[in-house]
Amino acid sequence: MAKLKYSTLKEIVYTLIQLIPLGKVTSYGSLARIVGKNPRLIGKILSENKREVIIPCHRVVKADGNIGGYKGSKSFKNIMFKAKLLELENVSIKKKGSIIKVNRESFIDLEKILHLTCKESR
DNA sequence: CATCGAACCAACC
DNA sequence: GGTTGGTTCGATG
Repeated sequence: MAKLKYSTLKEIVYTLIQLIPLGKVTSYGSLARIVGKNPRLIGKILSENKREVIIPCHRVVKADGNIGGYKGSKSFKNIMFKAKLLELENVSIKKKGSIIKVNRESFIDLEKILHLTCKESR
């Protein structure tokens, strides 16, 4: 993908996130691959998101299934909140003591969605 | 499966 | 230029 401004990149990422279907999640890596950046940058962008309510940033987790952080913090509280949100959205979650993970079943490739969308809108 | 360590890419200082 | 981050992936027990 062509080089983009940081601010533009943010908008794109936010838009992409909103394309995630209910009950599904994606990884930072998938997003990164689409926009042609590295996963960590994606994480940073998500942490800086200003429209927390509008942008379902809780649908983005680590590739391992481990839930990263939320709202720029890895506090236990935030993680629990994120997990709760996912749970409410019918995402399969595995809770093991202090660590929470998302089942592979709930992962979806954003690339796939994007491809379909492009196809339909063309 | 859980833990550890090393790589990567950009932003920031 | 060096440090840091909501990561990732492969190896090991």
